[in-house]
Amino acid sequence: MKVLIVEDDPLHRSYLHEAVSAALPECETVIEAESGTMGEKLARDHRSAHVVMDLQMNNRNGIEAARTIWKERPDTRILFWSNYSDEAYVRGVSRIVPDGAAYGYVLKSASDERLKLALRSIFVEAQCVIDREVRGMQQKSLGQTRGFSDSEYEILIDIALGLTDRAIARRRGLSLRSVQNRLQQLYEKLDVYQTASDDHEDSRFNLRARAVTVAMLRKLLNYSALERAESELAEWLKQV
Amino acid sequence: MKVLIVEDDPLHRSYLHEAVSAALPECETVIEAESGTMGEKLARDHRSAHVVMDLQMNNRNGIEAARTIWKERPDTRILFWSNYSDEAYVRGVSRIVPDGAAYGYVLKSASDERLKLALRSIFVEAQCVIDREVRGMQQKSLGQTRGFSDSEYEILIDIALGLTDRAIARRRGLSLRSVQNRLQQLYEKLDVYQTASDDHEDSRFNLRARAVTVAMLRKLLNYSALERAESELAEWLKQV
DNA sequence: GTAGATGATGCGGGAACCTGCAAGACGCGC
DNA sequence: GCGCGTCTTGCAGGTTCCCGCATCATCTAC
Repeated sequence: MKVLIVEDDPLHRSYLHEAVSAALPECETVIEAESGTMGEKLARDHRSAHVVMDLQMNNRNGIEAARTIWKERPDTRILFWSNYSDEAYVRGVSRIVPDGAAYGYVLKSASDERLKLALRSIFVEAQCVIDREVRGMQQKSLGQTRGFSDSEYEILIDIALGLTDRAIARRRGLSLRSVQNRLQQLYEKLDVYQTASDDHEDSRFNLRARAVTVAMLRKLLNYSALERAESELAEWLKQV
Repeated sequence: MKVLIVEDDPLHRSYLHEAVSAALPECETVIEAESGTMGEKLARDHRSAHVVMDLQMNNRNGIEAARTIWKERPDTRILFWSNYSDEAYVRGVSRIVPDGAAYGYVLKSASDERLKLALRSIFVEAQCVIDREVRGMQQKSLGQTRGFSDSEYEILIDIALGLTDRAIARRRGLSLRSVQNRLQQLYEKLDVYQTASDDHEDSRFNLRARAVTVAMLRKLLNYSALERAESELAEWLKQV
């Protein structure tokens, strides 16, 4: 077995290296990449079937790297190892995992044992292993009660990018009023009205900008999600 | 000498511990805190004069922790050790450092030597040590050519928080038109107009929201800056 | 002192945003 | 079919935002 490690922090990289060696005696070679782009290249060159991937990296985001790797070989097994369980990351990962692929999501705060167990489960048994905390996030996100539907998330991203109502309408193939409807839903769910209609009605928020910030603070959005959305937007702008 | 380490990642914490022991033989005790709040408490209890502080932490941000530590004892020497040289962090740090205090800012990507040298310079010689890259950021920020003045930064934060023009005017003691003037300056500097007035004038951006996102992508703003701004806002809202 | 630069303020208008009301469209269960 | 809920769309209105034009105060340089 050959394992590819993609992680830009040298400390964490060597820690992972040791963990992999310890957990997988059948693994002969461990390759290391220190950025997302490097990871893609090495995965291609070595036809890696087993990857451990950091999510937050400077050069190229782990989600991006995973996406191109999976596009080339969808049966690659990838273990995501991340500091955070932000909804933005969790959602980003589950958007790109191919049908039937084995993958895992383990937090860096997890114990040695948990990490090693996850390594064996995914790489040897081809089982999916999702950290409990992350799992909870998924439930909340996919469940309809307090979570966000895809359409709501979509429009959240659109206003975060700074698009006009009209631009959103064209991009998503909706009428202007529908866009505004979804915005109202979003405002409702994000609870942006709280301090808005106070005693005197002047201490008000700009709902659109406020929604983005609240989403940020609640970790529905984060930097890397913005980055991805921005590049998708640029692509779309080119087409039109 | 006694050194307090505030860092939430166990790997980095133990690495720091070793580096401190190696660089400072005169240091008898090393204390570790795994969160900002914990760091504040330990600094208070032990009257720490020498602190190594991570900036990005889950529980309580390094800047917040440093602020309360410096408020209680302004002659504390703090070495910030961070992954990033985001303008948001650099600006955040230089806003809170007391007059004449010795502090340092070293990136985690720096070499062992650099870190140890910085430790000696700050804790023994009471010199300020700022990483070159960070320094460059400071220059760009304080210099007026491409950088942002304080007033522009202020208004950037205000719209990021989602305040109305009117609310900003009251908060900053300005007229409505002045606020809008500054907004125009900001839009100019952030170059938000680029794709705005394209061929047909409908593929447009909402300048206000777009400005925030562009600032995010350029790392003028980041999560922790938002967090701080949000709590300051909450305080201000209580007063009024 | 005069001229020029910078910044704060007021006014007005056009565009974008937010929302209440109401009419269709679609699917689902009975 | 019929009723119900959800989603979409249009219209109208009030509010907020964006900005050009103009005035005034302050400060600097010559």
